[in-house]
Amino acid sequence: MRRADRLLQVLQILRRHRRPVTGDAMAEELEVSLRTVYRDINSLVGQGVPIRGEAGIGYVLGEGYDMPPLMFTADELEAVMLGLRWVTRRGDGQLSRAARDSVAKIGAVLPEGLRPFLYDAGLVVAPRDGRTVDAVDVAALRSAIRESRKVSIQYRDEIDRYTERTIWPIGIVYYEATRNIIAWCELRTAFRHFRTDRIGQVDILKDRYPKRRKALLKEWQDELRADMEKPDLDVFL
Amino acid sequence: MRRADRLLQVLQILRRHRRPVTGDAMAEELEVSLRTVYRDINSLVGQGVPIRGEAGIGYVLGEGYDMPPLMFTADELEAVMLGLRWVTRRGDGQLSRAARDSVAKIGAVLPEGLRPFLYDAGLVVAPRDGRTVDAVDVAALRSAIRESRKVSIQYRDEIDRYTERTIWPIGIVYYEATRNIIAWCELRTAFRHFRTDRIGQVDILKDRYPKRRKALLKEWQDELRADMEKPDLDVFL
DNA sequence: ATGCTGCTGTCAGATTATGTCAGGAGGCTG
DNA sequence: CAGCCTCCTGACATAATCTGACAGCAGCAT
Repeated sequence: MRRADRLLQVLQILRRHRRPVTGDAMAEELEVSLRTVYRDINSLVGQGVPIRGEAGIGYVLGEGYDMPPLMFTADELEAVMLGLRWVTRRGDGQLSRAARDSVAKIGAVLPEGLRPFLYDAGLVVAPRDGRTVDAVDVAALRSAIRESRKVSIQYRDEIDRYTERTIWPIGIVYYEATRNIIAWCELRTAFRHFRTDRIGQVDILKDRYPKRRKALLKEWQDELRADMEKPDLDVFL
Repeated sequence: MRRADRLLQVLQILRRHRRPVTGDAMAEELEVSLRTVYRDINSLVGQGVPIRGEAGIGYVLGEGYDMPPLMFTADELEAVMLGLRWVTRRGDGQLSRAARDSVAKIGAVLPEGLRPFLYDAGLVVAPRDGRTVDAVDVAALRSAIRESRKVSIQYRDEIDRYTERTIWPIGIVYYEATRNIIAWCELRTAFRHFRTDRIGQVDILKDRYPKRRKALLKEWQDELRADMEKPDLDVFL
């Protein structure tokens, strides 16, 4: 019973990647020949699924597909739970609470039979031993990021020099032990990372920065990619 | 290409009728034998579609199928996304894919206005530099855990001694760089942790272990707590 | 108890699906 | 423009699967 399974899988793959997916990539994931993928796509289109395929690009699932996604699988519930447990441990207080609330909300919409897969998931996250406590209110920074607001910070250098900067925070990178604010730094006119445990005073300004955050994120990623000279590696996202 | 088409059609039929539909009715509509309908249903259920069939009644699409719209706060969406990104990076291949699928599914049932909070979340997870590749099929171990199955493994000690053990896996602890299987070890008659990168051969046995996994998890946690002599600290969960 | 209905097993033959090879067409990049 | 990637289609032999028929068990409603 492979083909029948595959059709639903193809749908899910297309839903998963928001960018175009090449038939070749799907062929590899489904462990099937490219030709077969073409046949499957053709079959789906024949059933009215809006899949757009463009030469040189790949396939995208059209907007208007109203078929709701299948309920979570056991694997997915484990993934969700493990992820939220990790956030519960590693996130700032507010995020940690949000993670726990999310578990409850997801649990609430699950059919009875699936609930154990979420709540009894055997995947747990080890506690962190050396807990770095950052003095900063990371939750406030997150909301500044969401609202594209400029922020004024006091920052301690690697060699203990203090600077005061106005930055445009666009994201946070979570490392194992530390968190870095990704931001455009007005002082350096360049992207910089700021370790949250080296940030002193934080002042969320009322000003919003003039560029779109999404665009800045893309620029930042492009720069990273260029630095690493691994053009096709997805760097952070 | 009939069967593949039929599966999606069966779904549509079930979605159309709210009341139970008999297999016979479907067989007639699909111009196919009753036996085949049963097979199709079985196939769909195998793919996680919640179809309830009751003798004397007919089939109903379980409540779980239409994922109801999920309402989340911005914080919660950031938590979900960060968590799933972490799993995408750190989980085994299958779990990683499940994490991405989950994002897509949650995104699909989110009210329009909320979607950007999920997809444009600025929280990203740093890639792991020293990538420990475990030879083991962690996905298989996860399913053994879900099904409470005994597993026979070949394990390499800290001092390179090899042992063959039958264990009762009850969970996995995710550390920064490694993953440990939590299990009751028949050889030692005690709970042990097994680093996945030290596990050689894995053999999922057909036998299920006699105790309930949830109970074992609790015992294990109690033991840990006792060891640490921090009675009220939540150790892992 | 009776009549539906779901569910499972088995089997042989018909139907489908698959990979491979070959070739065409369209978008993108340099 | 050339070169590359990608979508797309056709053909064919082989392998895999699907299907219907029949038989039998079990749960639900009346």
